Amino acid sequence: MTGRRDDVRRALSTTDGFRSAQDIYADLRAAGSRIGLTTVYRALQVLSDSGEVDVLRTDEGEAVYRACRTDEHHHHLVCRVCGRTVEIEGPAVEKWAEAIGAEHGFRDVTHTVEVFGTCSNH
Amino acid sequence: MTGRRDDVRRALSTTDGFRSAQDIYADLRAAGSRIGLTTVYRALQVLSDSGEVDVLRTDEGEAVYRACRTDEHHHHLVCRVCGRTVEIEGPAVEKWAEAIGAEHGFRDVTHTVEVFGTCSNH
DNA sequence: CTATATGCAAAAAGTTTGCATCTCC
DNA sequence: GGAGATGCAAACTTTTTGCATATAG
Repeated sequence: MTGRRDDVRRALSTTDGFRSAQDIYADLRAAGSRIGLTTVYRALQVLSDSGEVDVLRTDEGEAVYRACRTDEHHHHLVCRVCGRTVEIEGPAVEKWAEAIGAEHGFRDVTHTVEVFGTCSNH
Repeated sequence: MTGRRDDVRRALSTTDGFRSAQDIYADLRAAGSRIGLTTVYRALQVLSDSGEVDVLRTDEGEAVYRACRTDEHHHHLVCRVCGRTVEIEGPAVEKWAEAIGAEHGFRDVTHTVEVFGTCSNH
């Protein structure tokens, strides 16, 4: 029965970009699944808690999810047209954030970085 | 009557951190204003369109606003305890984002960067 | 049989819209 | 009087919760 979790995981894996819970729900239903929207949300919550998927917020406030290839801390370069995503690393940014924080007397510094652009297919 | 817009601007200016529309509404009402929540939202929309205030989303999906001192592109270092905010610049990050985008064939690259930490008062 | 997972419907929370009223010119 | 601003209530969207049912072990 926990196959539902796998359904969600699979739906996420089949695409390259970030998808919203509603997108995933629509896809699964379109594919014939009888899954409920609630279950999609619950699965996404579990998956993101366990670090299996990454979550971020669109400017419209919608949460979007993506299956990540690595557990490491990393950032994303997202195509604003098709949602295609490239996982990127930026040692320079990590250091910069740390330094900026320290400079202003902040401790336990964390950061969020997202890069958007229009990819070569558009 | 457009004094309402100024009320909102003023409510934003009196604090150092990011505030939500609901916070601002509560503050103004507490201060005796008869302003409506709708008007707060409308004022914030106008102010952010004109670039007078900065908007970002919390992890919970709530929009938070802040009066910025400069029109220039910049980022924020936010205290996760008290909300105190420092405007920061990072030429290194700007260049890095551009370079990363170009490297993967992305055009019109933009980015969002937010740094969080615990400030020296905590 | 018992604990967990699921789905539906309803509830929350944040934001936007419809619309009648009010204000300034 | 007319254009734009305002406030209330209702609509909308996304996400969460309550609850009864179904499933696995």
